[in-house]
Amino acid sequence: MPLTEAGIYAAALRLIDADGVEALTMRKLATVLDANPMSLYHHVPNKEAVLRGVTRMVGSQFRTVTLENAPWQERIRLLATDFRTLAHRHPKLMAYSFSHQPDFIQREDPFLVALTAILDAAGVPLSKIPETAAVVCAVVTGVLTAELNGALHQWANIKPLIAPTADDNGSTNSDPDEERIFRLVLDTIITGLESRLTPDRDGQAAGR
Amino acid sequence: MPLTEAGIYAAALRLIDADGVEALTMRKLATVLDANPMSLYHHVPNKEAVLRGVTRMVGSQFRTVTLENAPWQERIRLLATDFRTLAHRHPKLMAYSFSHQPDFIQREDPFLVALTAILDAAGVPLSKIPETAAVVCAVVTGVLTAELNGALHQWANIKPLIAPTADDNGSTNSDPDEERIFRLVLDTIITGLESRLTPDRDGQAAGR
DNA sequence: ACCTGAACACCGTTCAAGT
DNA sequence: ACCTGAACACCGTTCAAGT
Repeated sequence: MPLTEAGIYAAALRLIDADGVEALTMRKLATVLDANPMSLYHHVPNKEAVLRGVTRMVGSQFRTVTLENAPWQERIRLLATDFRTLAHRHPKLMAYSFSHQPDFIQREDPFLVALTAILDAAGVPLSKIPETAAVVCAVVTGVLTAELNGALHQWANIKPLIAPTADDNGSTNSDPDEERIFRLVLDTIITGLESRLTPDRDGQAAGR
Repeated sequence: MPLTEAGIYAAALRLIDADGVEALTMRKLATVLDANPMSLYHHVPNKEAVLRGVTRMVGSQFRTVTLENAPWQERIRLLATDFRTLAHRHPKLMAYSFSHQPDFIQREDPFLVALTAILDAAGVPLSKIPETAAVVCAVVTGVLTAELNGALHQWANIKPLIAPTADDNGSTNSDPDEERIFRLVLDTIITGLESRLTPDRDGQAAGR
């Protein structure tokens, strides 16, 4: 099999999935592809480009069903959990991409297209869609980063110093923590967006 | 000046602030400290430990004023913006820490102590404080990560594909975008938390 | 206890040379 | 056009040796 850009990315993804981004090496990548390390440089300018390529490749794989008729809250929830599923399929890569590839989510990406459509359907004025989309992207990638690197788990299991917890019964917390907190974040942000969209009885304008 | 653990961390921080985490090298660190590269290993087990040490050092520097009598919404806003200020003082390090140091925010850290107190004052039941704190930590570090690596700026400036924007008047967006969106995220999450705390007239329990 | 030089096992990438 | 070997300029870390 001849060397191709796509083939290089695919092999890099396998290495990353297995051993993490920091273990990816041009030389290992060449070995896996049965090639000379220097041959790669005829298809790819450097290692950074490999990482960028793998990131865009996975990002463009994202698919989500569009429930045109469901309420926007449900649709955004589904979009976010679909995105979470993708993140869990390639956790090492996604943790890297979220922090190192600022253009990971681009205009044409299915995620952003779907998100834009949902926000529009929700009644977000067109001029506020970019900033609202940014809020959602930041929150979703943020909580996923924390979930993928273990921070979320740690935070959720910290016992507050406040009120030294007199009874420390032996039951340790049950562990599907991460998904619960992911949903909690989602619910919280959705509720927050809701009340920005429905001007409440105090007459506060939507989107102040 | 003799080599010390704290001195090593301080020098490492200067290098990171200047050139980024990926440019930090045990050998450069030694040069800056006027020492032999191998001397460092008598005070620090390895490079990873240096990064951990620098992270904890900066994390413990965090300070915030405690407005006991202000409403919890104001207090959490202040806490978050104080944290943002710290993040901007060492952007390269913090971007790294958020994604690579899951224990960056620990129980004894002033940030978490203050957050716990605020959530308690807000009326969050003690049993729900950890998960609520996790939500806030995830959202704040998430939006800061996106801000520090430029993703937030990109997202906020993407023109939706929807409705091809007939009039593209020359005025480019004015740029204090990041801070505005940071506040927007904060407002959204606070509003979301509020409605979780004040059971609304439909009788939905607080914290379902 | 602390420091150090040499060495090992790696990296990414350039470059001139091959087909 | 594509591949390749040798080489360069780096890494982190071990280890035996020094004081």
